[in-house]
Amino acid sequence: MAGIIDVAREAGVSTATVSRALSGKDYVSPETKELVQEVANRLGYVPSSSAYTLVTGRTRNIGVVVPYVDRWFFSTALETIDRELVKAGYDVTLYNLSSGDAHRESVFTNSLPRKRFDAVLCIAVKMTDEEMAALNKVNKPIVSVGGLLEGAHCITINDSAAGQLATEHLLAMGHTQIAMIGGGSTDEKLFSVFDERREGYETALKLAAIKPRSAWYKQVNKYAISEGYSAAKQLLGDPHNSPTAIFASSDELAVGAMLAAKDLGLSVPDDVSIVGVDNHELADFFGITTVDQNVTGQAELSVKTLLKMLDNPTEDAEMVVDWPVELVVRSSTTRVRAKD
Amino acid sequence: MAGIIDVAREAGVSTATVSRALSGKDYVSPETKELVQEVANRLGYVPSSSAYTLVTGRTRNIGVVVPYVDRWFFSTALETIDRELVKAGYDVTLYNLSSGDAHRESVFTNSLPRKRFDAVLCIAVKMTDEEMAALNKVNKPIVSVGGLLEGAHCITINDSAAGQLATEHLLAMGHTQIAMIGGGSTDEKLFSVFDERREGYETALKLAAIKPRSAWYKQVNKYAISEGYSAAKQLLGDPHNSPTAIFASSDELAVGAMLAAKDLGLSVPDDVSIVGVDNHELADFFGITTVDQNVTGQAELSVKTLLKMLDNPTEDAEMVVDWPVELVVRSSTTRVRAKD
DNA sequence: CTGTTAGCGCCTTCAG
DNA sequence: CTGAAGGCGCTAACAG
Repeated sequence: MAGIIDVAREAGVSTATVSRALSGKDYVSPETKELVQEVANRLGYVPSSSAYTLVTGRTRNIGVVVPYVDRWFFSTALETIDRELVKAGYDVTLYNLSSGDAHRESVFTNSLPRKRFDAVLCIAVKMTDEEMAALNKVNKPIVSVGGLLEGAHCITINDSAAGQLATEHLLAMGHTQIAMIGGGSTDEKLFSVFDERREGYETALKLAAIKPRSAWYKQVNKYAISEGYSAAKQLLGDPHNSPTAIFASSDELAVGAMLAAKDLGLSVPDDVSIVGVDNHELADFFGITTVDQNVTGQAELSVKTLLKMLDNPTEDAEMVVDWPVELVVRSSTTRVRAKD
Repeated sequence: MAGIIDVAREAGVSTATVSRALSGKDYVSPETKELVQEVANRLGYVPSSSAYTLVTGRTRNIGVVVPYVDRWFFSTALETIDRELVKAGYDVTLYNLSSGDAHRESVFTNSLPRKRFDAVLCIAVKMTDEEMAALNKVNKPIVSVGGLLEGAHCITINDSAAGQLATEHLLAMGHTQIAMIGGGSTDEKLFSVFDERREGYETALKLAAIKPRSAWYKQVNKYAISEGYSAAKQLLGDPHNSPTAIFASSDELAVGAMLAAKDLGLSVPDDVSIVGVDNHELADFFGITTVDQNVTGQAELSVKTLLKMLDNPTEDAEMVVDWPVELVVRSSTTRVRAKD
């Protein structure tokens, strides 16, 4: 556990010189610089981050807040966020809100304000006003990806537009009997992307002069294949009113829908067209047409934004980035077949 | 940003008293204690963790090292590890090794030793001897889950036994023509669980006096449905030597195999039995017989172990926990059908 | 270009 | 039961 004093003594210089030589922030003669580096290296000197933080106020640490880590959107985003931040020399402290309300509160009142980080990055966490206030009190940059957060820089897709795009694709293929699989917004931790995607779906229908049928909206509890499967079975098994197309508000739901169709002996896309949202790995495998939201790209941008704010604390424009979505057409959608 | 001095002044006591009143570690009269707490509360005082760390040496922070976060095993483990650690009052700093070798090295030489954590928890990371040495030098507790790490407390399943169990189930159902889908250990970051599961598979076959055929071992690059799919197609499409059962070394591979069988018009389990490993959510949905490794349970135990070491730094028994696996029989396996 | 000095905010003996 | 004082390891002026 060699400290800066050991290095200084061993190199025959002062601690200040060691500090300068190692940080490179000030002029030191090339020879002493090299000498100091050699000695520090030999002694295995690693500066104490707490001492550094105490005196500079900087932590080289970013707090990342997530509602869950074991779900697709979050683990995907976290993967690239952590990687990019590590590349930039920052550590990442992970605050997982899934431990329940009591601990959630303690995260906001204790852990977060402990001056343990230089900035906060939220992955689709919906926060109460008090929580935002607690965060703002520490006066550090806040960036949100996957959801709008008042007072923060945000990167997010327009979920309504995504829903509309998916539905319009189906309409353009001649479909008029289009069902949707989405969900209710029961989870308070999350943004109501389900609702917004549904809004887009209904907008598209209305623009095509089609009245949305409430029976064709199937509500599920989570983004899981199993949920999509049972919802689609309901929809497609109906003897009188089965749709010719399904808009699933996530690719995992779409996969479930596709499996349900197959199990019913229906062919995708000939008997039923299916479109999802996300561009999940599975959508590629199953050939599902989807609305790509490029989570990795969003995550990268969120880190870039954060780093820029850290370098330029002055300009704090209230920036909201509307990340573009893109339709990826694969083999799960086709023109509606001619009537029998 | 109220500091301890503000609280002291406002309460009319010394900073030492504030410290004692708030930490509860020393005797303070009930009245002053209450007064101090009230004042601290009112002023929104939160102790600076860097100052605390500097003087005590404790960080209340655990370093968690992972090779990836967006893969099933890791995100599942991380989910519960983070949750449990947060519950216990610790922060979690995430070190993702997927950023490439250069950054990997910097993690071990810079980030980790910075006295930034009280202990390290590794999720199935395979480390070089130098890396372990670097970690051990800081002399903090190290726990590993999902892999054996010399010098660390480990929680892991016996992968060989898991492979053997799966294969024996198939053998007990009368199968003799059993193929396996696994992989090569190309990924240096990971433990070679593939190899060990294969070992168990071959052991089981040998015990049943069956000679493993090399053509029946299909190698894949990763635990993905798509990989399992193409491997199984190869196996089952063979006109001369198709197996009656497949042991897939992960549930995701098993799902792929099941879909491949269906696409070939084969019925599972009547034409081919399939067994996986993990007890992944999808295995339940697809009715796949599997070897449950209970990742959540392993993760919980790893945290419990870590916390115990933190409380009792003295007893450092070299403990390796062999986490038990369990066969979960579902509908993807059955007795081999009578010969035509 | 380099050394000296004064804290960063807190905990912890040591006296009272 | 409480206050005063020292120091954790480092950086940032300020002199030289």
